[in-house]
Amino acid sequence: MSYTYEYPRPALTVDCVVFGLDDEDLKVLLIRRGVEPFSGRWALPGGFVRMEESLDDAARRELGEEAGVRPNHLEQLYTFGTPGRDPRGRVVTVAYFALVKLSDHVPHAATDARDAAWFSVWDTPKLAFDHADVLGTALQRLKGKVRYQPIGFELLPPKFTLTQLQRLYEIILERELDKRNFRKKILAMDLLEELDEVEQDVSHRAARLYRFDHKKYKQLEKAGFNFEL
Amino acid sequence: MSYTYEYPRPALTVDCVVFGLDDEDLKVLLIRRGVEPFSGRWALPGGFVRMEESLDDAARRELGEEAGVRPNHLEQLYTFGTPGRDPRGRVVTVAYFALVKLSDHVPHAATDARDAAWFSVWDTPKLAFDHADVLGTALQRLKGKVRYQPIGFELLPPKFTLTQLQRLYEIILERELDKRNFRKKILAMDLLEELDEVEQDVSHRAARLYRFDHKKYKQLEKAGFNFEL
DNA sequence: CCAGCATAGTGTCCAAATGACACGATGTCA
DNA sequence: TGACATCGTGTCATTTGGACACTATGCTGG
Repeated sequence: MSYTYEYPRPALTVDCVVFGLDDEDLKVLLIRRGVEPFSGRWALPGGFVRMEESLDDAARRELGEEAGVRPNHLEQLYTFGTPGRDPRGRVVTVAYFALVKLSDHVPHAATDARDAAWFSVWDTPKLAFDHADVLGTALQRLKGKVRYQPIGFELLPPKFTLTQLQRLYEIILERELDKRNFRKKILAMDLLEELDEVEQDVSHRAARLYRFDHKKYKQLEKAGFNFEL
Repeated sequence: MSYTYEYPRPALTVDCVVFGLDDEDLKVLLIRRGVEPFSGRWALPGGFVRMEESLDDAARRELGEEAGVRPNHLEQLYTFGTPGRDPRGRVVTVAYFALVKLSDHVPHAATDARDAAWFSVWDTPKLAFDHADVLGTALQRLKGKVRYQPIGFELLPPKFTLTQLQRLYEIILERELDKRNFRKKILAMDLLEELDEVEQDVSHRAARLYRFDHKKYKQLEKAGFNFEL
């Protein structure tokens, strides 16, 4: 089977930058390539867009197929199309940016015999194609966005402590925050539901657990409320 | 001549949302289509990406060819790829977002016999394809971005009055601003060069002219300064 | 030439938000 | 039961944001 067109067309792919959060740092999901070009190199999960699927669908499909991941949050990042970015010829890629709860993907068993692994975003191996640029762009976006939209919660388990939440922001923003001021501000938004539970299995005083109230956020958002850390 | 591939490929286009600023409102540049589909309808300027050019280059080329426009500011906006958005088949478009000084394009003579015209963004004719969505997305982006990056100046002539600048923000943000507070804030940034000139040909007291200091901004930006209105 | 006009340009005050800062409380473990 | 690790909490000083009104200037028309 082959397809013929009157004018040449670039190939179209999607690539996904999937972030997850560890106790200590921000991770990105990479796949080891099994074929040329860049065989053996680590790369972002991704693949060709099919004719009948939307770009978002393509990103979700590839994430499922290549890495067994279903992101909570998925958004389009940027489209990379410099000629020469793929040695096989003109390939334009629509990059996506996804957040997952790492706890949901701990086993991260390589789904179809492919190597998939989480790497610290500050210390990745050399990446295939222009994926280092893509990752850089995604990091910038995450840093910029996390302060104005409550997407950070997509990286935490449903129930979390305020200390965990603060650590999240410290890791992403790469600076320390004051504990009291942080709590004051985040609690003042009235978007966290205080639970009657505390964390388990810690060898010191256990912290209270909270849950992010998505419903309340949606309401407040409509009413003109702006999340801002 | 024809081109054959093993798998089907979407066609790839760029479309540009070009904004210009009038005394009274924000304008967008539209082109009247001369061919099917949507012949006779107004649409965003755009066209097919060539194999040897980058996406940015394609956007600039199309703007020059179709509308005789050279934007000061051009940035990628979003990629639209829902199947069915173009009746001819699968067409994915990388949308761009551009700002021009309307004064540079007053004659806006349709370049190659095509109709090109500026419309108020609040009152456009019915657009071809999903271009209304694209325009909406661009407007959102402009509104969001103008407060955090000094891109508004790209819409004004090189020398402008503070009142003009304030009007710009009022028009884009769709709300009134306090004159004294606005001036206090914008002057405090120390990014405007006060000129020894006043506006001409007004039938009342003439306002002082200012110029935006791009160099100083770049320096301050490196030093961690954040523009914020 | 002067009266009327349209817009320019300017400062204060109050309220709210920000940011620096330290210690007692609680639960675990040895 | 004492040492430890982390939890959880409030004040104050400073900065920032937003409301608010009048005089100055230059042109115009009678």
